[in-house]
Amino acid sequence: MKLSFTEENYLKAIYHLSEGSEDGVSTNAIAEELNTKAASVSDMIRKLSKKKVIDYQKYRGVQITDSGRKIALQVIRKHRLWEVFLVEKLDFNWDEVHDVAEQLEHIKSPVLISRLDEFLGRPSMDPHGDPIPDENGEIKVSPQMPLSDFEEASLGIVVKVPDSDPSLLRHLDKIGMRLGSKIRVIEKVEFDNSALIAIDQGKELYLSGEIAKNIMLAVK
Amino acid sequence: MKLSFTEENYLKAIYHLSEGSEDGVSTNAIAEELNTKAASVSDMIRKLSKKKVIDYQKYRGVQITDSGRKIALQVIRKHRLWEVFLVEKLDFNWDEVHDVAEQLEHIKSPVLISRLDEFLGRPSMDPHGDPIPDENGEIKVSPQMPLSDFEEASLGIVVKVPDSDPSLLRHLDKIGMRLGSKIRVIEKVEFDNSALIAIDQGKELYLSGEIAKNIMLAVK
DNA sequence: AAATTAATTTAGATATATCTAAAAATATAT
DNA sequence: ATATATTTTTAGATATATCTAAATTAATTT
Repeated sequence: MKLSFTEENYLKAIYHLSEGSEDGVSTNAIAEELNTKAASVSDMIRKLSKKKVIDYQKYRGVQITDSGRKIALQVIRKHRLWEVFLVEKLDFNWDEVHDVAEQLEHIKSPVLISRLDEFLGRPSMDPHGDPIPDENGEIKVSPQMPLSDFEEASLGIVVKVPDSDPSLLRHLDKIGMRLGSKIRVIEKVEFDNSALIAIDQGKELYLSGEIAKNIMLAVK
Repeated sequence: MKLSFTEENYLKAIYHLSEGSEDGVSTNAIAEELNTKAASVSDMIRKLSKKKVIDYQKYRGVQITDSGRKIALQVIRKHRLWEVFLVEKLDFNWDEVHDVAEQLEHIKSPVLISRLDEFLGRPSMDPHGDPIPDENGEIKVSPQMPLSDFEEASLGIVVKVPDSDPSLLRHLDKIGMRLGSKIRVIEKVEFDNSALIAIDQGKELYLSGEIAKNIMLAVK
C-alpha cells in the first residue's frame, strides 16, 4: 500500500485523534488538526476509505482500521527515529527537530529505517520521551520507576510527576524539570538519599530524597 | 526562493544537461531525462523562467542562470552528502543509495545540511567519487579521465563511477573495484577496446571497453 | 415532537499538473 | 531555395486538490 505525503498526514492525524477514545473521529476535528476545511476532509476521507485504511459511514465520523493503524504507526516510528538522529547525532535541540522530522518521516525506503534504527542503537523513545513503535507497530510501554531507585550513571526521562502538589511543581519548574526532561543520575548520596543529577545535559544539582521518590522516570 | 520537489528536479536535470556545453538545453532532452513529455516540459520551462532560475527564449532551448545553478548545486550537495551518510553510517552499498538520496535531497531545512556535513567530517566526494559542492556551490575538481583513455602501463585511482546503474555497480563490487582502488592498466586490446588491468596490485582481469568508458580514474 | 443549531456532505468554482493532437517554428536534405 | 522532417509550442482534454456556499443530516433545545 503506497500512500502520498498528504494521505500519510491524514492517517497520522486520525490515529492521534482516536487515541484514548472509542468514538469515531469527527470531520471537524481532523480539519482543525490539519489546518484545512471540513469539505476537503470529506473528500480525503472517501479516498482513504476506498483504500480501506479507515472505516467510514456518512455523518458518523471515521475509525482507523488495523491496516491504517499499522501505516500510521510506521510513519510515527520514522518520525521519532529521525528525531533521535537529529538530537543525538546532529546536536539539534529537542525543540528544533519537529519540522524536519515532519519531512523526513515520509521518505520511502524499505531498508533505510531498519538501518537507521540499528545505527541509533534501537532506541525505545524519542527525545521527548515518546515511545518508538517497532517494525510491527508494537509500542512497548517502557518500564518506569522513581528517580530515587535509579543507579548512579543511569539515564531516564521524566514521565510522571505528582499533579496534586503545587509547591513541588513550582519547584520543578524553577529547576527546569518538566515532562520529557532527560535526567542523568550522577551520584547518589547514601546519607540522606539525595541525588546529584543533570537535567537535559545541562546544569547539575542536588535533589532531595523526598523529591526523588516522587518523580517517575522511564528507563532509557 | 522556494522550489517544489518537481521544480528542483527539473533544475537539477537542466544543470546536468548543460554541463560541458555552452548551448542551451533542448526541451526534448529534458523530457527524456525526466521521463515526461515535451509539452509538459514547455509548461515547466515557462514557470522556471518566470522565477529567473533559467533563461528561455521560445524554440531556443534554456540556459540555467547563476541563481538557478546555485540552487541546483545545493540540491546536488544534499544528494551527495546523504549518499555519504547512507554508505558510511548506515552501511548501504554504493549501488543502493541513489533512490533514497533522490528523496532525501529535497528535505528543506536551513541547518540540517550544515550539521550533517559536519557530522560526516566535511567530505569532499560522495561514495561514487563525485565532488560535493560547498555551501556556496563551489566544486573542487581533480584531473581525471576514463579508464578507457589510459595508456598501457599507466596507473590511476578510481574516483568516479556512474551512480545510476545498479547492475554495473554490482559487477564492480564483485570484481573488488571500489572508490580509491588502485588500477594498473597492463594491456589494451585494440580489437574491442577492452583492457587488462590489475586492481590494488591484486588479481588481473579483462574489462570490456563499455565498462572502461564508465570508470573515471584520477591520474596517478 | 417541533424548532433551532451545529456538523457534515455535496455541488460547483478555481487552480494546477500533465497529457494528446494540432499548429507553428526551426532544422535538414535535396 | 524549396520541400521535408524534426522540434517545440499551443490549445484543449482529463484528472486532482482544495476552496466557498448551499443543501442535507444529525444533535440539541424548548
